[in-house]
Amino acid sequence: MNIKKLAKKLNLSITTVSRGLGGYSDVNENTRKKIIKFAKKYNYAPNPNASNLASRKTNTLGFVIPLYGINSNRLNQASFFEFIAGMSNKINSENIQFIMTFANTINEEKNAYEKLIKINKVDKFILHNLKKNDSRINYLKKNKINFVGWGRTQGKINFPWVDLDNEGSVKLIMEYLYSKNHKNIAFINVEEKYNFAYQRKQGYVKFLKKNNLIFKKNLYISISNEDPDQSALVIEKKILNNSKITAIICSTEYSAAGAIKACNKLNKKVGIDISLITFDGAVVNSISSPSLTAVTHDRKKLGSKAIEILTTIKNSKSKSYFLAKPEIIERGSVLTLKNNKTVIK
Amino acid sequence: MNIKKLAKKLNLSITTVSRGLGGYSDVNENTRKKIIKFAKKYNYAPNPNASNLASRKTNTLGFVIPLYGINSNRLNQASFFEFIAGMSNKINSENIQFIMTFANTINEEKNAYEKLIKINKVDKFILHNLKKNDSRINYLKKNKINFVGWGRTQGKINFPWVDLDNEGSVKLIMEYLYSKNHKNIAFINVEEKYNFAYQRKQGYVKFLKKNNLIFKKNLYISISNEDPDQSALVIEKKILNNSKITAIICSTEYSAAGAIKACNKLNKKVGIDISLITFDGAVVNSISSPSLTAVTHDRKKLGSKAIEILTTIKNSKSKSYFLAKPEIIERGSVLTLKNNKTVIK
DNA sequence: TGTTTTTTCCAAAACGTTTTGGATATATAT
DNA sequence: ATATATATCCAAAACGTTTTGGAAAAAACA
Repeated sequence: MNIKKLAKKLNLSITTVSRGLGGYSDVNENTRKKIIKFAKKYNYAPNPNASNLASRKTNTLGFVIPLYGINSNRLNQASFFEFIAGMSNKINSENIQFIMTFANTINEEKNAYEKLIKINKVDKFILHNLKKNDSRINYLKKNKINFVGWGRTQGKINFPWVDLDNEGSVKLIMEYLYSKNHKNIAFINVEEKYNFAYQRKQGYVKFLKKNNLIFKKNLYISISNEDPDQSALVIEKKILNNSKITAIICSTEYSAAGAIKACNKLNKKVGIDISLITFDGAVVNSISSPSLTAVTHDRKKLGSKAIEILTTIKNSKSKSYFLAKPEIIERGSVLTLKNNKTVIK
Repeated sequence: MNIKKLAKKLNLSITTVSRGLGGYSDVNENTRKKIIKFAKKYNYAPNPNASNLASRKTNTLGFVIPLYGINSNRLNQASFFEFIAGMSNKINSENIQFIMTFANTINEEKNAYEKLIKINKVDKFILHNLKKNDSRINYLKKNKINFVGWGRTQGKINFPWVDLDNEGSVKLIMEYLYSKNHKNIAFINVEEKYNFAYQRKQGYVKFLKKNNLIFKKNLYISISNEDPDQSALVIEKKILNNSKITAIICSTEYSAAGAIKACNKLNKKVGIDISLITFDGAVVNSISSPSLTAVTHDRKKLGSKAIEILTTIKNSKSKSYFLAKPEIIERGSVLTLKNNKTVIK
């Protein structure tokens, strides 16, 4: 089935069918309805090659996946996979072509974008690994290439994006822990040069401020090393030596693994002597006991929303965004304390 | 730059340039060389949309990713990711279009193939999750659709494939463990309906036979559940209760995770009280302590080889295949035993 | 009423290739 | 020398769309 045959069946010209399907205003609403009805009936979908050729567009989405720095760890690969799985359905149904590239260094990453644009292969991007101030934003805008960020830059955000609710997550965790009567809560974050880490710290700080609590320096650490053993060492020395601390928030799975290790070493039972809550945690959970209470986001939805936004900004230049809703999955690693002296207003 | 401009620069017709680049015999060898030289010089690559349109091919690769059964576990996602990463470069350089679909049930999987073929979207596939006897093989052959299997069927293999060396891996592991003086080695496999699991069992059985050792039923179990907790339970009851066992081979990361959990519960130290060697394990490994000794294959290479084969069978109908080489990565989970009574011939 | 605007449709050109069916020149066979 | 085969090239058609630039009919306006 092609547009010619469909037009014949409808007793209309090829032009009208094309424009009807394209949503142009120069075709009568009833005609359009009939066209759509017939298209469905005869299972017609425009041939993407012909369509792209004629419209001088590539209609190809580029996705450059960073495999350096914080994304070099295999733990992160599953989260990319989830995101891609989320995108896929929409990509297919929208007839979008898809190109993936992998970058092992920041330079490779930069080159990948430039090349794909230069040879006119790609006319839309999903951006990942956003820096606080990301040069790609202006570069793509200048080249008039649509994009959606998976993540945000810092400050005023004037581009479409989807993101985890990093700030909200920590707020949610803090409320949750306070509701369980924890007061001295340590937060093990990663370097704040990653915007998501910065946002998570904001959630922590703002929660304290809002509730007239003070930010204690010795309760917050930022770990740059992805090795659980190294993390364990730091956590042992800087956190677990403080007997006042009753709960720990881990920003990544490997720091959670490190925390478990450190607890084991000091013979502190997770979920009894010390409470632990982690971001994500699907992998740690497979080997840890008790299973860890965790805050998670629906990453598949994040992916599908990204494509949804990407296809709608084609028409309206709206500043769309989507903030995923954090959810706490209760498992066995957070204890409810009994004696409650501090009351949160 | 397009073919018209290039032809003008070469003082040749569009036809000749196209056929020259296409490798047809009706263009003089010197002319062809010149064409290729100019194409490179002017950075010419055929517009894939125009090319596909004219040649009535979609040139699109379908990859249906199963997310049910053994593939539903998050631990497996990283291995898909690696494979895809391996494919990507070649896919891009060969100007192949790429469609991914995800299937949550075996029915969804079947439908995905049929639909992609029916609507003429895809003209080549990478097949995964091969059964001992896989109906997709004949279906695709009948529809004259090129494909390469990631995995094999059982028995005579008359289609192109890439695969892990499952049998060889277990042989390698057994030799390794015996060289460390382990004699009572348990093997935790998955259901043999998956051909890779069957092959792994073959490796185990053949090694024993070759060395005149007997296959002990209580040393071999096959776990159907992908949940580490369930695995842990089975391993605790059926393996760890047997004090003769000094080493465990895990066919998957989640059974390795289960084994770790079970060991923790019984207070057996991995790498000291019990040795553990797993397939892959990179994900679990990044958070486990001690790190797990593992047998691995280069999955990126597997992916790139798959595409390489797929593009060469286009021309020659050769029965190509690629068997990845297994490698043992020594980490901290296998102990060398001292007293050695049995000698392997 | 006649004129202008709006609505609704369409023919034809264009997109950049591949492929078909020769044409021409050269080499080979008779 | 003539007929046939081979090597090398090319013009034109085709692929299935989108878009341009109207045309015709209907509606609105004067």
